[in-house]
Amino acid sequence: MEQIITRFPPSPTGYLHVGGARTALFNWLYARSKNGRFVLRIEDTDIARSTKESVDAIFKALDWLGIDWDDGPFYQSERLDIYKEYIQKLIDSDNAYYCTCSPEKIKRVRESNIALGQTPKYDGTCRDKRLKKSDKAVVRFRADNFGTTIVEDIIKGNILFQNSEIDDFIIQRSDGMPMYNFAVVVDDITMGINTVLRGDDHVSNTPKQIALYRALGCLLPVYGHVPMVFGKDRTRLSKRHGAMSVTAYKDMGYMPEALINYLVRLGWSHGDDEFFLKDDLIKKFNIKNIGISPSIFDSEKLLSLNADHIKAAPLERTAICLKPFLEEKNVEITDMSYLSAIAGTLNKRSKTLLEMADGAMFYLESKVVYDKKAAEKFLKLNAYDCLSFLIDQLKQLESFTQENQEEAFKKVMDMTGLKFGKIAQPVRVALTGKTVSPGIFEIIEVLGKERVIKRLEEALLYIDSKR
RNA sequence: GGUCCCAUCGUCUAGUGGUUUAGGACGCCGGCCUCUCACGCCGGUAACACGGGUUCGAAUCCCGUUGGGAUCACCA
Repeated sequence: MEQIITRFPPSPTGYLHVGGARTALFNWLYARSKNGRFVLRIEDTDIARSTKESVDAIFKALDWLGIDWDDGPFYQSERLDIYKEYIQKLIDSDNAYYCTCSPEKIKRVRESNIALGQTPKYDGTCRDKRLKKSDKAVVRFRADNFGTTIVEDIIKGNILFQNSEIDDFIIQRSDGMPMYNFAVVVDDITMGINTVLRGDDHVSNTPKQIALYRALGCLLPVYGHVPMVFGKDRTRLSKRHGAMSVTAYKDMGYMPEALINYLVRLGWSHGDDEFFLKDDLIKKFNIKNIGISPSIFDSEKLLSLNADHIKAAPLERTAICLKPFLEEKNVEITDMSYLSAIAGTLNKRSKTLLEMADGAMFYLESKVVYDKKAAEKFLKLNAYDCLSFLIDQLKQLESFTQENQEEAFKKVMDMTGLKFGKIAQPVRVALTGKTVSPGIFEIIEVLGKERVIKRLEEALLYIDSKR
């Protein structure tokens, strides 16, 4: 069996959005699972709309997702000579011809076709004129009018098209740039692509591309069209559906693992399994389990998956992902093992890294800032004795293990006659400034003796100041 | 409008003719756990679009209807 070669060919006219990312992921996964190759190609023949920023954004998104490529990136704009050569082949073999019809005329014909309820088609004015190359001439493919073309799709099954539906489409613009359907075919041929996994919106292009392969005498790739991803209103994904670019999710505090997991499950399944890491996916991914019906992007589920991945990730990993979010808040991180420990207390209660960063602030601040209501409610005179007893007890402790702390608190409970809950809240506020936080014992252990004693003493000072 | 595609809980999906009172997950609603908030655990809610066939038997196969979507550029 020949090596599987897949590709991802984004056009750099905007950011990489989640739908495109899923297509890239499927191709990448398939190549990886089959020990094949994955090619990245930038389709920038539309000079007016392609930008360098978009190219960079796509690289950045792919890099964040951990989708790497074996060949490329190839830029279509740098392959113009190759397209020219293939155009010439097609013209020489009489499979293509020059056409000088004006865009206005073409448009009129198209409109009248639609008005008559027909498929809009080029009327063939120049088809047999044997025109020579000229400045304003485009090159059209001479398409068969009769017969049928079957697209053998490994996901959707066979799809039959009447060739009469296909017109003499343009393969080269008057400015010499190749058109999409043609460039794709030439690239896929010359890059050895044998497996084309792409969005459902490309099925109608496929018969045209097949015709090109035939005219060029080349072997067809295997096609697989993956169902679309829609927004909540069942229309094409766009900005009005909320965040759609991959990097937006990065910025909102999502783990790439979570997006990958979510995206792969949109249209692909493995029994009842829900949680996947990349290595599992490479082992388990297959085309036969890609569904055929479109799906809707559900950010709620992505969120919950993100929470799952935050819980499951090794603490060192979480710390690395978390760091930039803290830096964004002007907190400099020097001690990664401290950050890992912090993450360990927060990973069960954070749905995003952004949330986790918020929750982590109290660990990193040199001075606790009290939430007004929290301080008013819990840092009152009646908490004074209890906090100072606790300081005494904690000072005697060698290490802050769970058991040690429990004993210390028990003594404070005995001395004050208070229940644990009554002690915990003031301590929590003293240590974190808030009424909501990870468990008291966890916090104390992670903060360490020095910080804990200092913060408790500061709380005493605060209470004093309110006398 | 032509062509093509799709149709299981609100959403993602399992299911490939009988093992199904249709399973899991998210969400939602209860409860338990508990030092706060979470996590976790337990329970509940909710679907085979409709109509015809085929078959002893259909969510599963066929046809039609309805609904949704994609596509028809000198965009990709």
